[in-house]
Amino acid sequence: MIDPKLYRDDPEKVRAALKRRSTAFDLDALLRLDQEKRKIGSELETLNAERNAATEAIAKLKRSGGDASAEIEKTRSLGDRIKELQAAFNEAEEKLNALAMLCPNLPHPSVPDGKTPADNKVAKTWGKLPPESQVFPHHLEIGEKLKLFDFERGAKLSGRGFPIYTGLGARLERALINFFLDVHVQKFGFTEISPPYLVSRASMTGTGQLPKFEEDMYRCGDDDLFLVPTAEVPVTNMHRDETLDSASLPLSYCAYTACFRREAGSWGADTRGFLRLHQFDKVEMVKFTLPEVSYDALEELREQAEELLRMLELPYRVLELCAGDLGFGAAKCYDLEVWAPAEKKWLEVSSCSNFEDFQARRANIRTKAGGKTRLVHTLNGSGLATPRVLVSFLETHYTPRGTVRIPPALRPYLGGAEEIG
RNA sequence: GGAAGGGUGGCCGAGCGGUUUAAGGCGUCGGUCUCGAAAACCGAUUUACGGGAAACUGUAACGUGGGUUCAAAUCCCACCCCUUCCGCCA
Repeated sequence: MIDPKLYRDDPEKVRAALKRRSTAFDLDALLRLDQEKRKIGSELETLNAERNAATEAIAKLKRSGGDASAEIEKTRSLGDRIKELQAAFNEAEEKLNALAMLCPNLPHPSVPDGKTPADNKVAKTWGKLPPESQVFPHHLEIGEKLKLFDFERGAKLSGRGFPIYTGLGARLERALINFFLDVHVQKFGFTEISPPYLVSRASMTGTGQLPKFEEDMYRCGDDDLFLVPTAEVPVTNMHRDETLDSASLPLSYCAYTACFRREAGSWGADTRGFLRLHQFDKVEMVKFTLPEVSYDALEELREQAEELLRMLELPYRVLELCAGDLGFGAAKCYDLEVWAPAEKKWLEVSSCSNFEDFQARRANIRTKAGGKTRLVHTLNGSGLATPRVLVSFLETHYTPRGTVRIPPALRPYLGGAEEIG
């Protein structure tokens, strides 16, 4: 949710910022609803003050043993009017809130203009891409040869998009997860979290998945709980409705969870293999910072995600997302894309975003310093998602001998093996 | 899932229809005292929204939502959460 003061004080500035995004939002409707709520609110406030005064007068009379029945009679109708007005106010507030919840965050001024993914700016490329002419085996081919995963049986269990990892595939995937977590904890000082996989509607609303993206989420209807689409949701919401000690900031958490996404509407895109799944594994980094340092934290977060790819010796590039391609709640976002040499494609393996106070306002996460209470800034970034890392990893490190080379950093997680297969 | 008890300020805890934003205590901050500190004493100590240059002031908030009432932390209903006991269970 964006700060109501922003659109009250300078609606044109907000309008211009929203226009940079590719999704349309009816700001005028929001302004109307805001005015309506405030109008009813001030009326209600006046009536409440009136009633409080009348009630106090009655109390005084009664205490001194007087007869207050005339005053009580006079005040009786006031209660009904307040009740009506309160109902109108609640309705107006609900309407306003419902719309405000659908308003995306405003892009940071440093975010480049642009409408589509093609307009994203390549900020950096690391590693040497293999020559165009070199032929690489496809990860599905490697998987089949080494019996690393089983899509058909996965589909038998749950449908398309639910792969089974088998044997060395399962081991390699687990090695990646442990490697990611250990680097975050031991090298970068993150606090590891193992959160619930099912979260409440309130949690999903706090980080911005709801109400707008409900159709993308798996929901357990009997309990109104949602399967987490990313560890961002439980980890950020850990501090929902809390005031964090400013001395404790920044808080840096990392968490492994499976992630569940219905991917509604993306039928037909990347339906084969590992590129788009309903369930996948990811280690997520989440930071809570003071507002004035959140952009430094974003650079740090991106750098920490990049380090994992460098340690895995996988060529990657960093995209600075244009305003039109920004996620709903992000003020600024970097995508990390790893090179898949068989597909000759860049694959997104991480998204590092600064939400500024967008999530903190929804989730009511504040900090207090010098007697002043403010909203914190929240950030998160994948570090990293395994399926696509695995694709690049297998293709990049496949050897002519039919094995997969293991870079030194990952060897401790595979019993010291220099290669598998 | 069943039974009982309970959810009040940073924390403990009183209040159980009107003078209550809420006694008392702890903690924290400021002051007095002191060479300094402790102790003691004095004062301050929630948030959101609105008005005001400011002092200040209005409204709302005692788990959440409804209801009763001139008036609700206090009474009634529903839901959520916690504790204990029982049942079930990896």
